[in-house]
Amino acid sequence: MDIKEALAAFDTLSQETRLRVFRLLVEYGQAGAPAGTLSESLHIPHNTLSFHLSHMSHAGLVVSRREGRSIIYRANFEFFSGLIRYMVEDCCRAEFASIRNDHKRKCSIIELSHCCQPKENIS
Amino acid sequence: MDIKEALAAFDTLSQETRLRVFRLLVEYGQAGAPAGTLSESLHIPHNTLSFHLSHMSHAGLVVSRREGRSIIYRANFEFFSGLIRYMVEDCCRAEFASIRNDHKRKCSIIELSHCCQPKENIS
DNA sequence: TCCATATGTCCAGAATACTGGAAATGTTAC
DNA sequence: GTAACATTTCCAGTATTCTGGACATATGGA
Repeated sequence: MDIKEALAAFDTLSQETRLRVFRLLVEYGQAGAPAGTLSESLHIPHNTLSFHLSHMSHAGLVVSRREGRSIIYRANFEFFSGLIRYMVEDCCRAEFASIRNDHKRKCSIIELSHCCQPKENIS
Repeated sequence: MDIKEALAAFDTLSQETRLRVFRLLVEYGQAGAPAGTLSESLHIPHNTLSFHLSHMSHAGLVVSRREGRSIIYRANFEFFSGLIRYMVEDCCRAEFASIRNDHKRKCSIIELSHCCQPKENIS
């Protein structure tokens, strides 16, 4: 992920309709959902939605495939986690966020400090 | 962090000048840097910079304090890590990103899967 | 007080983004 | 082939954002 990709990704996520679409797609997971379903669920005219899906797709946050008459969109989690990695590696400081790779478990571990007030909710 | 705050944060980060300012401020760490230094370093006219700093400040990504004639800006790491938490908790799926709090070390641990591989292999 | 410095605010022109009606494309069923 | 369906593309009107010149405000020093 370079700065251009990150800018495009943030641009995609900075628009309410697109963020809502993305969060809805997250719920559909790897299976994804057809454009029409998203359009109905979020009450967005199909052409307006198409414009935003195109934007999201171009930025890399969603991917699509045709399935019969429908076009199925799904969130690109790999890209999204790449964005999170970029934020930690290129936009933060080691005191506040660090990242390391756990090769055995094939994942990245990010440690975010509770810089000022500890968060109370999750155990 | 709610969706409105996240949208404003993404909006701030989606503009090249602002992202460059933010990344520069990250280098200055907790000490921060005066507006003039940022203006010179990045070759941005002071009024244009002021517009963007105001935008960033309003979104919560930077904070400022006056020091003599200068106004010192610094990156708000707490807010930024809050944004990362929001992305993991509200915009991702447990298979790809999970978060837990380590109370003893006062930090959040995020685990990002390397999802290029099939997703089933996470235990 | 008066001046230099540092930064912010006002403003208007230019560029860019968003929206949705209408038409076009692609797909399946009959 | 024709019709119904799913989605995209085209387009133009509207809204929003970005930019930097000109001016305003705030601070510290002589």
